[in-house]
Amino acid sequence: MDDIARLAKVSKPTVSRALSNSPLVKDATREHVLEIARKHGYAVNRNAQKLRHKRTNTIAVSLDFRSHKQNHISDPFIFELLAGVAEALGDLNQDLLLCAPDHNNADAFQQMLLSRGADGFIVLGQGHRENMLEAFAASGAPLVVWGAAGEHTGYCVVGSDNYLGGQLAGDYFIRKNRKRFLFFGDTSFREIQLRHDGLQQVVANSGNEIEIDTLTLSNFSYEAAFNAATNYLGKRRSPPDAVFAFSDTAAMAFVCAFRDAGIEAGKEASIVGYNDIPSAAYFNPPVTTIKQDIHQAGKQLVSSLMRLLDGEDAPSSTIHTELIVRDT
Amino acid sequence: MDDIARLAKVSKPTVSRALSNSPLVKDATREHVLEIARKHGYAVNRNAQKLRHKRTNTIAVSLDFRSHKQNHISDPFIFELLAGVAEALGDLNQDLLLCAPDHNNADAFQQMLLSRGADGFIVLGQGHRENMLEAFAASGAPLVVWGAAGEHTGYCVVGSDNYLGGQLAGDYFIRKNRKRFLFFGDTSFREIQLRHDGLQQVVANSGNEIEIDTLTLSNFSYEAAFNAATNYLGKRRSPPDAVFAFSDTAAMAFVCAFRDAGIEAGKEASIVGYNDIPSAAYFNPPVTTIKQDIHQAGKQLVSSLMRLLDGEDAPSSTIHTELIVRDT
DNA sequence: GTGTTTCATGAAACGCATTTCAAAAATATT
DNA sequence: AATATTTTTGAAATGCGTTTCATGAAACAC
Repeated sequence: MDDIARLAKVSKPTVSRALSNSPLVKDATREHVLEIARKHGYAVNRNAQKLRHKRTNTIAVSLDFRSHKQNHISDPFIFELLAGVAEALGDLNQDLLLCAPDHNNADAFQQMLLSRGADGFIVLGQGHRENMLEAFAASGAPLVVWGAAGEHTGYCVVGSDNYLGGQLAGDYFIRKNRKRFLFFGDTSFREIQLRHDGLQQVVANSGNEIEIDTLTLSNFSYEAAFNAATNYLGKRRSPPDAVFAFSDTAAMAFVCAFRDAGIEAGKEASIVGYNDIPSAAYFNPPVTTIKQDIHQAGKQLVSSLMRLLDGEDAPSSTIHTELIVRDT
Repeated sequence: MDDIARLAKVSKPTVSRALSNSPLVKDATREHVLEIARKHGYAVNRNAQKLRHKRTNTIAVSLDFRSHKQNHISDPFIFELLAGVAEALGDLNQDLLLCAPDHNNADAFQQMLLSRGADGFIVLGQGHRENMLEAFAASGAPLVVWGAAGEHTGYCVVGSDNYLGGQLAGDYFIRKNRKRFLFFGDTSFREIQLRHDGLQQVVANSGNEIEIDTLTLSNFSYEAAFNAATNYLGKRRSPPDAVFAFSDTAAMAFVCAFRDAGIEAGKEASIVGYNDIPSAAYFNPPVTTIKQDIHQAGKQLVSSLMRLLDGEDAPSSTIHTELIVRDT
């Protein structure tokens, strides 16, 4: 910058002001400085800037790649979410630092803020680490999480309207006059528990005599879901006629397990998935599912975090959630 | 750091050395300093560090979210690649800055390096911007690209062995005694062209009388592929009996288009996809495809870039590529 | 024409850590 | 015990912008 100042025959502060579009500098001077800077391929050093400003304009986005790798990332949903976040951050000229800190190592998160590597965190997928996130947020960290808020959640959560999702699935099954429901998913995750609650509420409200069984599974992959489903169907006398799966991948797996058991999804049984991943639409048969507005999700996550960074309050929120009826 | 120095009753340089594990500091002193730093929740300011070091330990990863959004990211392949890169960078303690600069705006790329926002670039998907990348690399930018190298490519490319992929598909078709080949993809992308060349080479070598037609499509989505396929089948007198599609998504679309035309994939016709995305395996029928070692890809991209950053040479390379035979 | 505002610019300080170079302390050598 | 060597430590300079505060110039008021 000193060089540019010399070349432009002005002082360093003037160059700084010109480059940052400060109104304190005369238009003619600004033009002149900009021209020289451009001609010499000069770019302001971001690190010096960040050091001085104490603001990095960088958001750390945490994605648990490990667990997704384990699942072969069969579920592209989380990546669409990432894409949405990336776009929303880009619109605000914020840099996106992608990191995969240890699930439960709060220190790794703290370190990022303390060392001023980022201004705040967007955590994609809360998993089972509510406690860690709770503590992190309590320490004053600007933090927004994709997931589901509980009664006493002390941080800002943006998520699907899981309870509504459960209700929508329940309504659909009841419209189809189904009686033997199966909830397929691990309710130890709060998102999943809420979907279960929504389903149950609708059932209770319907007055019909409907049972709800639950099938938990250990792993998010297609294979695990298929095995669990097959195993389940083999053991039960009367198979379910309505399955609400925690993901589209799991729903597809159940469709196949049904088929192997001689049950045709969409005829003898209904199946609803979750997320509306692209392949749900072109699976054979196309899978009925709960769709969330991912684009809105990305925008929402980012805008809530920005609010926090500005010292304002950011309440948790849910995004638009709807049932997409297809052939199952 | 001054505060820590005072509290530890040593000087600032000593603290700096202790925290960076320098051998110049006595073990006892280091312990003591570390203890104080830990106790007071002190973390070295990364921005000051980067400023001083002139090395950021940050790699910018460029992903064209726009085009992927347009395609509804039906193809999760690129994200698996991102996951691989993220993991490899994490292992080396490098930060990953995810950015989506304008495809053709070389300035945005330059700016990132000039402003010391990152040490180098990993570009995921070269698309049609070979010229821009060529110029960028020629300007001395440390750059590694996922794609396919051409005759005169002046930058380091890591990619699938596309030519071999084409050969593998061709061999498969010939083994099945297919005669009317269709290459389904846009050969204006170099990766795709290479696959076409590989297929053609095998055909030429076989001595059999085999024709190869090509069906180009404008867009990577399932819908576009399905429409193109349906349209194609409607127009042709004799349908192809072997289709090599540029992606698994497109292959699945063709399976469905075939079905609508009364042709069963795997019986009257063979179809081979590319990438081996998870849903290829559980599509109905499971899709035969060309699989690449993504994990190796991530490692390779990163290690090549690190070599460049160390001033060494980094030749282009291809990763392990194989045929996965399934039902189509 | 003098006094007051307003505007534009620059000198110096600052943000935080690292590095160079010199000095001090500890250890080894004779 | 005195000297030579090695190991540790610290003062000051450095990397690069931004900000504060002061000054000079220009514009306005009377």
